[in-house]
Amino acid sequence: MTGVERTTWQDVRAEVLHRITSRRWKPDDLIPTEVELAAEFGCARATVNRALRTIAEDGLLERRRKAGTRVARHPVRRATLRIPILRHEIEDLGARYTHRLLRQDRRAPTKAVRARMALAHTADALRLTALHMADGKPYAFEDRWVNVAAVPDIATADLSDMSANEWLVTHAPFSGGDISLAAVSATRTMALRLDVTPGDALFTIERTT
Amino acid sequence: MTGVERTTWQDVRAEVLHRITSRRWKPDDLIPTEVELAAEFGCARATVNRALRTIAEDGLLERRRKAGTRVARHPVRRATLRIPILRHEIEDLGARYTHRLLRQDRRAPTKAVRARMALAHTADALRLTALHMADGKPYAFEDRWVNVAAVPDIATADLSDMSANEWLVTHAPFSGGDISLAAVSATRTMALRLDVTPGDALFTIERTT
DNA sequence: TACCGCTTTATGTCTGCACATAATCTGATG
DNA sequence: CATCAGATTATGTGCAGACATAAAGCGGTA
Repeated sequence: MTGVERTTWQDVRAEVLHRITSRRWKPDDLIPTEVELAAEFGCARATVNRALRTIAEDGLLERRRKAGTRVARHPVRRATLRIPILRHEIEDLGARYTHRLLRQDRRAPTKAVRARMALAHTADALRLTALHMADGKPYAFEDRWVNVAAVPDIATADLSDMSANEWLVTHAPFSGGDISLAAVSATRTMALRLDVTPGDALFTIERTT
Repeated sequence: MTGVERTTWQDVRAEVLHRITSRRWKPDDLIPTEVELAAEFGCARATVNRALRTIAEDGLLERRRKAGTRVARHPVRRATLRIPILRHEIEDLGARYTHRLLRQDRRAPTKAVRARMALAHTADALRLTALHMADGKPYAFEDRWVNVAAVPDIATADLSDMSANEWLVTHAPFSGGDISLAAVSATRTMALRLDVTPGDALFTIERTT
């Protein structure tokens, strides 16, 4: 029983992180090979591999076959942003969520939208605009173009009850995307919709999925 | 020669993703066990394990020992945000990067800052403000508090040449952090510093590291 | 019924091995 | 000197087996 306390990949990970942050291994340094580290830590190479792999995924190490593993020169800080469903975000605030569908029609998208969605210029898309409210007060305004070809079912879905976002999240295929954040001044129409003063700063999220 | 085309964990991952997005496995459904899937795909359990683990890391599956693996009910969309060093961001735009240190002194931080940094109220901190410019035009304004106790070396570093951010990224230990994004209206002083009109929308990033 | 402890089971991880793959390095050749 | 083919090597991944661990579920007891 007991136990010889084996070395876990988390142990290795911790030790390696320590050596990086303590600058025992400096940026751009080549670190020992997996085999060497495995010998040093007294564990299997697979264990070292997993440790190094997770660290590399975090961006602190750069690995290349044959070349070896080196400490990243410019540790790109990565942050994981969780994009909640608006309903949950609002309910988490303790507010009551409602949403109102302002518009739902099919039309040819603008050129900018077509470019982002990589659509043929003949294709049309479903355009939705909606207002999400917390306790009856406008919280967010949504302006969405949906590529009907990619998600045929949405044409027949009833979006007055469930928001388009939620519908898509639960019904649609999933793929990578692209996101950009920005701050803009409220235009007059936006101000009206969101019930704020024109010129107030708004936080916008632009996504392509 | 040939080869018997083995099943890779990426194959398994792709197939599982397909079953999720095609709704063959619906949200909240319990999916087969690793052993069963391994048998079905004709590969080792470890292979299935890795596939499912990566999918779970992406938030599409939820796994619990003994309980099994199920399709996430609310697939939280996660986005990885890369926070570049400002200098690189600016140079990537093809502009020339310069920065100007506006202020550098040690003083007791405000209460709000102390709270975020979990500092004793006796501790003092290094306060830096700087302006980052692209082609001579103000691009970003930085207001930074550094916990000197955590990074003693910074007190003697020359920050007029290298920005504090860059110095920290290359010299300091690394740890988890916290980030929040927001849009605000430019105040008069900020507008002056960044050379914009007061009231213009600004994008702010607040971080604790 | 309520509670507690044991069994069962699905996932988590380590090991040791093998082979695949990418990329560097070497040396031969023109 | 330039170039290219082949040897070398570090990482990437697959496999089978074993044990660890969390937690659900079962059964017995009060």
